[in-house]
Amino acid sequence: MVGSALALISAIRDRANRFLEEQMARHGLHGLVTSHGNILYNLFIHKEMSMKELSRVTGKDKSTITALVNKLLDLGYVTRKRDPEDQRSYCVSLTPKGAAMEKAFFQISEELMTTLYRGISEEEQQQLVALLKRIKDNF
Amino acid sequence: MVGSALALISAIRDRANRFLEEQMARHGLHGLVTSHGNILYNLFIHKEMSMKELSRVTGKDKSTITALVNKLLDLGYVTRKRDPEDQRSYCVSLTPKGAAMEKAFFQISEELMTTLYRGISEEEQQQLVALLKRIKDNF
DNA sequence: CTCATTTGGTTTGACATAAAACCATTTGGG
DNA sequence: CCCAAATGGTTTTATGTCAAACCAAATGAG
Repeated sequence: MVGSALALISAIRDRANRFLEEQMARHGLHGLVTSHGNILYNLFIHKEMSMKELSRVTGKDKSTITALVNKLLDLGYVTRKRDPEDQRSYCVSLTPKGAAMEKAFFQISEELMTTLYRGISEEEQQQLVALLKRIKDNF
Repeated sequence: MVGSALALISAIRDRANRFLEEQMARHGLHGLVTSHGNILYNLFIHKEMSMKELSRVTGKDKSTITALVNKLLDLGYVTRKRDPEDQRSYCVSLTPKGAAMEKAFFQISEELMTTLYRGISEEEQQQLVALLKRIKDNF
């Protein structure tokens, strides 16, 4: 139904997501999906974020972020405390257990990039990213 | 967390899916998502298919196909009958109501392609597809 | 011909996802 | 200062998704 580019894009995303889930399981992060990984990844970078900020950077609905963060809380990867300046808001941050995953995460990311770009030259990679950017901006 | 290519791929797919859902709603196909559209699209082409075949061509789990086809049944877009040669199996096909959507579907597909490829030359389109194919094969 | 195994599809349970409604808190116009 | 409107986050509901278990039918080895 859609152009072959979009079918390929869908297939790549599905396969990459499955790859990431398998890698996370292999590194001991059972039961996590890429959306959890996305949250953890952003917390590695920003240290602490509000639910609203997590919603914004991940592109997920705030109710979805509630469910995802609750699961990461249950599993002990994150903690949250009220923002002293705004009692409506939380600061979500990593626990020591969550922080300990950073190394594994960047290793997984590296493995993903290696797999993704196998046999693709640096120039072709840049071409691809440039084309995808332009396409993204078309919507 | 992931290479920018994969982040772009995820974003494009999300936006394209939303675009498709909005276009389907605009053409009177309320409540359908791209997975439904994928099934209908394949039925436009193949006229009738088994659940197993629909699972194979869409890449969705057979239990998911059961749920999606049931909804299309409820909405009156498809019908199904037992395969006389294999009582376990169904033939799923379009109703007149479903068949009437073909024109709208190809129009939507056209609009998607026009939007997707706006400002992208024919050569660049071919480059993109070739690169995406190679990447898909890496997983 | 018998029957263990496989197959096509459904059901069950779990989970991610989003939309809408809700609650408590914050904001800022009057 | 008051309070209507907006905001941050949760809850509820619905749905797509998958894995595992299940059932009925088909298959093919013995």
